[in-house]
Order: sequence, then structure tokens, then C-alpha cells
Amino acid sequence: MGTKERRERERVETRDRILDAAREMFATRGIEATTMRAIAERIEYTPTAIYHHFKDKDALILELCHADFRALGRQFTRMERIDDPVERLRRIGLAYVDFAIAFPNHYRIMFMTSIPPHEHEDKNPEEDAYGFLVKTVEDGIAQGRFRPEFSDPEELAQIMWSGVHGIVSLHLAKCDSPWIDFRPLRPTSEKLVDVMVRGLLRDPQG
Amino acid sequence: MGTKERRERERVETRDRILDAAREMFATRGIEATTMRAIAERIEYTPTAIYHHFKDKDALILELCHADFRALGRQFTRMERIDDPVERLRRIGLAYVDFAIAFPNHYRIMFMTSIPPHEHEDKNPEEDAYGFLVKTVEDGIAQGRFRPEFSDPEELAQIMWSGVHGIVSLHLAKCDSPWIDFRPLRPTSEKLVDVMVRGLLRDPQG
DNA sequence: TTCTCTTGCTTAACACTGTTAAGTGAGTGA
DNA sequence: TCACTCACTTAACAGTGTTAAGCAAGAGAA
Repeated sequence: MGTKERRERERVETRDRILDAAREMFATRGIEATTMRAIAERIEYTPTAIYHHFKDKDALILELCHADFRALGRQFTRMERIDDPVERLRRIGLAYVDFAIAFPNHYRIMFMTSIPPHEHEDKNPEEDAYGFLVKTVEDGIAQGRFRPEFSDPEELAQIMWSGVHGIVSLHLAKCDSPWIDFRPLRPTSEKLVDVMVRGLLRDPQG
Repeated sequence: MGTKERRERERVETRDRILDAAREMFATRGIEATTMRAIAERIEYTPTAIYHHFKDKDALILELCHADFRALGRQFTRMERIDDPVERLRRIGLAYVDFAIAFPNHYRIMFMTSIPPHEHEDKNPEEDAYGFLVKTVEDGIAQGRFRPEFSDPEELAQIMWSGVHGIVSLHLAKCDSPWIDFRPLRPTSEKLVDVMVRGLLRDPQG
């Protein structure tokens, strides 16, 4: 006995090997440029083997995506201990930028392409991260820190998100454009976060 | 004689028909989903015919892109008559958002994908629009309207651009994500522009 | 042991993509 | 009349994601 367990263990083992190979190749050469055949070759299987573990390429991408969203959420929740919601908001913004700098190709898949809807087995993948952002904004609103016209936490969260997503995605999409002399991403992002927070606050000096 | 002229005229005519078909199909079904064969079929030619007018698909995309950048530049320069540089900046931001709303698929190609470098025959395609933004910001700096830490016009322009690009591209990439309840784009963009301008100004009430 | 059945995987193919080498044939210019 | 130009076509290539059919090793039952 126990052979069933071993079989199952072996199965998830090769499944994980596929996932690992795909993750690495997506991240380095990009998602479009990595073919199923190349992934298969790397783990020394036939392309068809992958289809016994994942419905199709999109399912593979989606699974990696979920893991990435969880990783981002984890980065955010590290800010939980920061009491001041405004400071927490600032730090979330910078953590977001740092995540994008660290995993640019993951970021591209997560936020710069429409992920195929498919049937999402589990709930909201970006819930953790996005929900944490909304909660932080809610705290700020509850403390009366923001201007009165910002009473909708989701709207405010989306405005803040837009700012950091904008600078990051512009760099990722256009960094090799010879026409624009992009200023360094991290310092400029800090300035952008300051600008937005100041524009949001009821009492701009704190 | 004049037959040479007629031949040339006919050539650019079919060339334009290719361009028109491609533009329309890129805009409706998306760039990836439109095949060379489909474009050819629409204008009742063989796929190969396209290659006598354009080096490859990227060249076709690039040419349409240039036209789009010029169109955006034209929208911007309509704001030229606005004397107050801060008000002009605000209006440029909203014109940018309106352009993206009007031509979402063009926007995707222009700003959300790395356009193949190729050999850009003419100069900077985004120069018109981007240059106009930078100039506006320069005017604002010259008038001492912005906080002292914003003395670099390009940096400031990129911060402003990031904001509007962020909200627009987030909507374009994620609008059909069931996890996020996006607030309406135009009104939220107005708020975002206000937030950013206020955060930028030395004297926030004007 | 022997027989059957499951199951991870492979072989071989399909339909599709962008792209190109080798024509073809109508119309120009001599 | 004849060669030539050149916009366009035919037929193919190499690559993609994907799938139907089959194989062979191991498990479970006789």
C-alpha cells in the first residue's frame, strides 16, 4: 500500500517542475516568447505532458498569477503594524513599486494584460492586496485625514493605485523608448507618492 | 505620359486600403487577434500582397502608431491658447484620458506595449504630445507655481503622465476583472488630476 | 503467476500564425 | 513586336497552441 500516495506525490512533483520551469522562463524571456515546447524541453518532457497537468497555457499562467498576487498581498500585510493610516498608505505605495521593480515580468502579467477569465476556482486573487489597500484608506477616512470629497474608500484606493501603477507600467512598457528620458523609477515614485498623498490630505502637513 | 503618376497613385491607394483595414481591425478585435490573412481578406488581396507595401506586421503597426501619436499631439496643442499653465496642465491630463476613452485599442498599442524598435524613420513620434506637456510644466515652473522640489520639468511631466496613464491603463487592462468594482473612469480621472495638481502646487488654492 | 485495468506519458498530427521564394501576367516603353 | 517592370499570386516553410490515439510500466484481482 501507500503506492497511491506515492503516485500522487510524484504527480504533484512533476506538476511543480512544470510550474517552476514556466515561472522562470516567463519571468526571463517573457510570457509570449516562452512556448509550451520550450517549457517541456527544459523539464525533459514532451509538450503534451504539460496538458495532463494544466488545461492549457492560460491555466498555467493563471496559476502562477495567483501565487504572485498572494506574494504581493504578503508584502502589503507586512505594513499592518504601522498605526498611522496615512503613513501606511505611503508605504503600501512604495512596496507596490518595489514589487514591480523586483518582478517586472510577473508585474506585466498581473497588471498589464487582461488575464483570461477562465473559471477562477478560488476567490479574488488580488483581494488580499487590494483589500488591504482599501482597508487602510478606510482607516484614514475614519480618522478624518482626507479631504471631505474623498469619502468613497474604493474610489480613493483606485486613485492611489492608479498613481503607482502608472509610473511603474510606463517604465515597463516604454523604458527602451529612445524618445523619452525617463527619470529613475524609485526616487520618482517616492515623489509621486508624496504628491498624491499631499493632494489627498485635508491637512497637507500631516 | 503621366502613367507613372497614375501607377504611383494606385500604389498608395491600395497601401491606404491596407492601412485602413488594419486600423479598423486592430481597433475592434485587438492587435494580436487580427491576422495578416484576415486583413488581406478584408481588402480582397492575398496575404502576401501586404508584404509588398509593408516590411512586416510590426511595420504596419508602427505606421498606424505614428498617426495616432500625431492625433494625440493635435488634441494637446488645442490647449495652447490656455494662458494659465496650471489650468493647461489640468486640461492636458483630461484630454489624455478622453483620448484613451475614445480610442482604447489605439491607446493599448501606443502606451501599453513595447513598440518594436525597428528603425524609426522620422523623429520622436510622441515628441509632439510629450514635448507639449513638458513645455507646459516648464511654464509653470518659470512662474513659480510648483513646490520648489519640482524643478526638473521632465520629472514633473513624467509624474503627471504617470497619474493619468495609470488610471486609464488600469481600466483598460482590468475593467473586466470581477474582483474590482471600478469607479467610473472619467469622473475619477478628474479627481485624480485635481489630487495631483494640488499635490504639486506651491500654493494649493490656486 | 497471469490477466486486466489504470495512468502518466509519447507519437503524430491538425489548424493556425507570420513570412518568403518563385512565379504570373497585365501593361509600359522601345 | 518584344523585352521589361512590377503589383500581385501560388505554394510553401517554420513556428505556434493543442489534441486524438496509442504505448508501456505498474497496481489490483484471479
